[in-house]
Order: sequence, then structure tokens, then C-alpha cells
Amino acid sequence: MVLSNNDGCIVSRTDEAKALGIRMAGPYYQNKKEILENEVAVFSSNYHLYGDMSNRVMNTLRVYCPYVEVYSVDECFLDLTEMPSDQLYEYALFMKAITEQWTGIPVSVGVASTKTLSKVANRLAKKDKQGTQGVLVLQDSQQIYDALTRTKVEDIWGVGMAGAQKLHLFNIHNAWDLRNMREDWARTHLGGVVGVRLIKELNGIPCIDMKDQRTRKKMIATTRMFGKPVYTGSELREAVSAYAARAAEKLRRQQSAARCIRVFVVYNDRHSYERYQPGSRSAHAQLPTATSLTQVIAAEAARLAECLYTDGKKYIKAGVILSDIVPCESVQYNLFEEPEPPNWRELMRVIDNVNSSMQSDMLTFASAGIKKNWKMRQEMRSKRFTTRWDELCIVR
DNA sequence: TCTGGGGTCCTAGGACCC
DNA sequence: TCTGGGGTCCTAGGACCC
Repeated sequence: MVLSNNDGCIVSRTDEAKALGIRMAGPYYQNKKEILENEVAVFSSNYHLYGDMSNRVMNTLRVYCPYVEVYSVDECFLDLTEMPSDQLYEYALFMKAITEQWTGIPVSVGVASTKTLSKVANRLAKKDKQGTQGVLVLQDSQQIYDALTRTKVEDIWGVGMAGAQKLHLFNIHNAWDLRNMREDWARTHLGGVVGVRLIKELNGIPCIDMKDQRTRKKMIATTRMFGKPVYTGSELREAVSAYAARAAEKLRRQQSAARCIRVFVVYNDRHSYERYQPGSRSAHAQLPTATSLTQVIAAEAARLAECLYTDGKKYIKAGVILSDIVPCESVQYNLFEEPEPPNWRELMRVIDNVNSSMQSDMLTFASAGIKKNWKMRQEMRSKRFTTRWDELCIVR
């Protein structure tokens, strides 16, 4: 199984681990007993590896499909509108096979006329690998009926805990029940337009478009629990500077600039006897001109951290959130401010290039600290087999 | 002792405008 | 006795996703 950042929660399990009754998203330390007794293999998160393998899978799919929307690290939507319906099944089988052959990553495929239905199909294909060969196409009404009656409301994409509880009160238990509800009912009882969309999607009427992959994020955040608690202002500033630098890097990657910088800190009172009762504070600043320069963003973030720090508290987490994001090619300059020196942008470009081609954090700002006592725990990380020369697989 | 990180979308309510 | 109508924009909070 695989843990979340800081080795906190369990976020991924093999079938064997599930069979032991280890629950999803449960705290790692609470499951240590079963883990040790059953010799469960445990790994810290390893985003270098996951990100790289994810890219390989997506690029494989792009070879055979012009329109791939990457939805998350392990999921994507392909637009097959142009494909004749009698070829869908063969195509899906082929895509599954070629992905596994080229990357070694097993995948399951669901095909239907809306995103929500294809998620239903995908889930069933994944659950019943023997029966479906990992591929399920929902075309005729009988197939759709079967799939929807086998899907509980809480397993529908877009129905969370709150929604599921409400639906049960109305005696709606599976996706077929929900599909047959009226839209005006959904408008009043199921979150307004969100519920209406959901019902339409279940009825095969597309309401959730394919997303343009060039759209830029409206908010960029870097937030982390500390590996060890932080007590001093200088360490807090350091961590916040480091997070700000990361956020600025993400901003530049999507060629944007941000005007609003928000910093938050989460603490436990050092002498509190209450168990896990954190408090938090936040502050934000509006820059005169949108920027993506680490120098500017990190300095501002550090200043905010300074304001938020109080002596005597035990800090356990901090974060930097950038918003008010605009494309960097259309930044509105400020009449009363000096424009940024032209070579600063070039400096950012060089730093980003070095860090992405060598290893991240090869070049950093000193304000982010050297020792980094607060760095997150990752005690059981697997090797970054595909992105680091010194961690390549060794074959004997 | 110990429970992650990073997003999006929608709604209600308040402030404000003419 | 009695005080309009029609908007926009912003923010906080909730729900949801992986």
C-alpha cells in the first residue's frame, strides 16, 4: 500500500491489503499492527515516479486518439464522438492492450455517451476484470439498465457523502433510481443545477464538456504538513519561502502571473492538553503588479509568515496560495511601479531549466533554508526509477 | 506522538449601482 | 396607510473530485 504525504494516511491498497480490512484514507499509525503481522509492503508517496509513468500512459493514448483530457494522475477521458459505434469495443480493447504493452500499467476502460456514464462503466470494468476483460461499453438500453442498477448512489461520480445520505432518505439507492428522478426535483433537493446535470448525464445527455487542456489554473497552492513541528519564526519563514518558490514555479509552468498571495499557518498550542485541536491564521497581500518571479513572491510570503508568527506556538503546517492569476503575456503594469528588471525573468528560466533537467531543488533561493528540519517525512519511498540516473533499476 | 494535497464549481448574502 | 426594480460583483462556505 501507498501512503499520503508525510506518511500520514493510507491512500492506495492492493486487493490483498483490502482483504485484510485496511481502510482507505485511514491513518497509517492506527493500522500498524495488521501491517506488521501480515508483512504488508508499505511505500511513501513518490510523485516523481507516478508523474512520469502517468505521462507515459497519457502519451501512449495520444498516439491513437487526438483528444485526450487528463483528468488526474491516473484517469483521463478520450473523445470518441467521431468513431462509428460498432468499432468502439474493439478500439477500447486495443487501447487497453497497447497501454499495457508500452508502459506495463494495467488499465480499465469504460465507454458511454456521457462522462458520468463512462465513469460508471469504467468502475464496473475494473471491479469485474474476469467478466469484462477490463473493458465495458454501454450502448443499448439493456446494458445501461444493468450497469445503473448495479451501481449504488454513493459510487456515482459527483455524489459525495452528503448527497448519498440525502438520496437514501428519498429511498433512492442505485443509479437507476436516480436516473428516473425528475429534473425539477433535483433542482430543489440535489444542489440545484449540479443535481440537474447529474440526472441528465445519467440519462445519456452530455452536460460536462471535455475540458480544454490549455486552460490555466485559477488558483495555485503549495501547502504541507511539517515533518517535524516548527517553533521558531526563522524556520517558519524558511518553510513558507520554500513553498512560495514551488508555487511560483507552478505558476511559470502554466505561463501565468499572480497578484494575490495568501499565506496560512496551522498550529497547536504548545501547552494544550486537548488532543489534536489545531488553530490557524492566515493573511494575504495584493501585489501592485502580477508577477511570477520567485524573488518577489517568496519575499512577500515570508513577510506575511513573519506577521502570522507568534512565539510559543507549535506550528504543524503552512501553505502558500496564489490567486488573481492572469496570463503572463497580458500583465497590466502599474504606472507607479518600476517594471521588473528584464534579466530577472531570464534568471527564472535558467533556474527552471536546470531544476527540470538535473533534479528539482538543484538551484534554490537561500531564503528557503539549507537544513530544512521541517521537510516532510518520506521514510519508505520507493526509488525514482524512471527520472533519476542514480536510482535506476539494477538487473543482476 | 501520530490523520495529505491540490483543485473546481455553486450558492447565498451583502454591498453597491442607477 | 404608505417607501421600486433590476442589476453586478465579491466573499465565504460547502460539496465534491482524485
